[in-house]
Amino acid sequence: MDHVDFITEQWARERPDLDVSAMAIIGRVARLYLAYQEGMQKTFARFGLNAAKFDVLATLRRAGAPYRLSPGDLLKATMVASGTMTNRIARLESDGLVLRQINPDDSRSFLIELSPKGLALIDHMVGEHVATQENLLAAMPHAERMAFKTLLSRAQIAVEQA
Amino acid sequence: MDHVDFITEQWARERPDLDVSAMAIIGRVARLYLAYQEGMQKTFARFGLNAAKFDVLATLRRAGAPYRLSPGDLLKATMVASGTMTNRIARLESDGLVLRQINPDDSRSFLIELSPKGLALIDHMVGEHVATQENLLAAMPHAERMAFKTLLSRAQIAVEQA
DNA sequence: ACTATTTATCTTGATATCGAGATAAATCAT
DNA sequence: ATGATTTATCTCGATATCAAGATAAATAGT
Repeated sequence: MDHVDFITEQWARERPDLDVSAMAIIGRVARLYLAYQEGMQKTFARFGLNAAKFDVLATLRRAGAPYRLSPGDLLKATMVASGTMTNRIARLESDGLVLRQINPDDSRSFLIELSPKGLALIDHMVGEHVATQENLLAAMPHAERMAFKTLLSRAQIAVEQA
Repeated sequence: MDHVDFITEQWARERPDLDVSAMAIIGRVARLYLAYQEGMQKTFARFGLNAAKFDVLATLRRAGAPYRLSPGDLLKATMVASGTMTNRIARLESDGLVLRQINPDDSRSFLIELSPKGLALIDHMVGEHVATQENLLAAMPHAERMAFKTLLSRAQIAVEQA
């Protein structure tokens, strides 16, 4: 009897006409997501960052040397509004974690590059981050993880067909 | 080869020392959560609400007649900061969807109650909402849904042990 | 070349959130 | 009773986000 069971039972009592079986799944995805976020957030905070800043630094790092992407590339990778990215880059720049350069090939555009400090930080943090993630799943047996991953992929395909 | 595969492959290339198998699961939970949010948001918008307001109205409705809870009760149910709830209630009140009464038993506290308009709205909306949720899962066979729900519960138990 | 369109980014204003501290009532301990 | 503590909610300032519109450069069409 977890929190989602509690909610679906309330609905079953108040609105027995409704089928809340889909809610039982979507609600659990939501709770799980929030629990993961909360767990991961502690790692970010330990290094003075948050999920938003980590996301940008990690995207630059993953892109490979020279760790340099345009704001537009970062936008596509992170799925936020353009003004949000402007703001994130500005703050990372003032933290000294990224450098902003003019793109010599297109002067509408910029290139955002990890600073040496930003590269060192993200390279250290990502190790801690994956350790935190592993810890959040540690109590789940390997076989269950594989099955879970498969069903998550199927659910994603299903939602994209909706 | 979905988006999470793309990210984990980038990490495998750049940081082959890292084990990103947990990331492959947590990343998929995050993507799925965002897809569900996006799908459900359309239903809320159709009725002039957002997820935050819907959440408060639904909590009051689920509580059963007389659809009346204190801000503190709503806080516990929705897991937001206290100032956030103050703000949500104020806006729902100015929308005419809830009424704020003084609690006769404890004058530190208030009772927030669905207005007739708020009750009618949430009672109609929740039907649409569960239909939307069903639609987001429609392409997933019933047997897979059951297995998925079980694994979501196990993952939740695992994260709570971390 | 010149104009129109497209592309890339930034600016601005509105909104939602959080966290810390303020306020005020209820409860507890003596 | 009375002072101290706890409980319930609100206020306020900081931050992050989005959406729409502005700006400016690149590209396409004639």
